[in-house]
Amino acid sequence: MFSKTCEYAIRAMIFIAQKSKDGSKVGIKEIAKGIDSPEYFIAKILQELGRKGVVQSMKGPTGGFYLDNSARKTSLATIVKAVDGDNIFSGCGLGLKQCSDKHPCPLHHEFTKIRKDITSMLNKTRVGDLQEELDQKLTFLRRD
Amino acid sequence: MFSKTCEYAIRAMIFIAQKSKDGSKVGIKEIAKGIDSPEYFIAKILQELGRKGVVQSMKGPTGGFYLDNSARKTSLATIVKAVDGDNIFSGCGLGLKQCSDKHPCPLHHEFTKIRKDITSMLNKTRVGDLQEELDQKLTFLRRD
DNA sequence: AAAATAAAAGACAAAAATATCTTTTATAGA
DNA sequence: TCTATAAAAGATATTTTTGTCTTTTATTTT
Repeated sequence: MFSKTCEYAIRAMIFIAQKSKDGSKVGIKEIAKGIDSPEYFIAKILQELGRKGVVQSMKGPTGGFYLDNSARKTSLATIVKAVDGDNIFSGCGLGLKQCSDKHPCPLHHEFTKIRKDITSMLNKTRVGDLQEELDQKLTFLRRD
Repeated sequence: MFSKTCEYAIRAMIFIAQKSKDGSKVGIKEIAKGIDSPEYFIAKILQELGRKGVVQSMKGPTGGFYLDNSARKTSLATIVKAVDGDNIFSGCGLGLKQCSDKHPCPLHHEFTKIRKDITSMLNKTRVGDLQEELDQKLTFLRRD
């Protein structure tokens, strides 16, 4: 469904939301451990998300990653688009370049419904909400 | 959603269903052209599907690929499983190894519904049905 | 039986995704 | 102002996916 990069990105965003909710910042090592991802790899991903303004960061001592109030309202759709592009939102399920309502691939109609559900789910799910459920231990980002 | 390999596989299966409905067989070159895929690549994929009994083939002159009556009833789920495995049916949306109803990832509940829809769609959609729509020019496998 | 045909099998190549390491830049605190 | 810290940037490495080519095997036709 999502690329590995995108999976890490979403997990990291939720983790950062949790760790920075009191105004503090969280370092890349703690993030990598917290979401069980390769350290250097998630660093690259967050760098890119930082450039796009999806996550905030500060260099230097006491620096790290955090989410401001606006970033907490980021939808999953925004993250997915930033990382994987919008193939999942609009690409053809069978990989055809030419596929549309007017010129549908054999799976077009079946996919339209599913894609609509996915899009709506990603649009309405926000990082802050997922973080709250995580806080309440209703959901988990790792084994322990 | 699917790997490129899987997209080609589904497209090829529908194409073969169409071209072999009168009992004839279709060669790999015609398939590759018909679904706009790399010839040697789709050959490999069909080889594998052949081994698994999803598609039928014959070597030698007048040989080629075809679908018997039972193969026409193959669901997309069968093809997807044969090619991509069952990650799409059961894997965690965020890539966690440990993710279940009891120990859900932050997206688990949202994904459960979507995955259910995808699974049911893939299970009930059969190659033969898609081929009929293609025959009626209600859907297309290529531009022209 | 020999020749021609077409898929199967095996080896190889290129591209993309994933992962790692090193150097540079910004910031805080001594 | 100097040092330590942590992210940014850039370069490199590995793995997986995708794509290609060559040789072998099975089958039909002559």
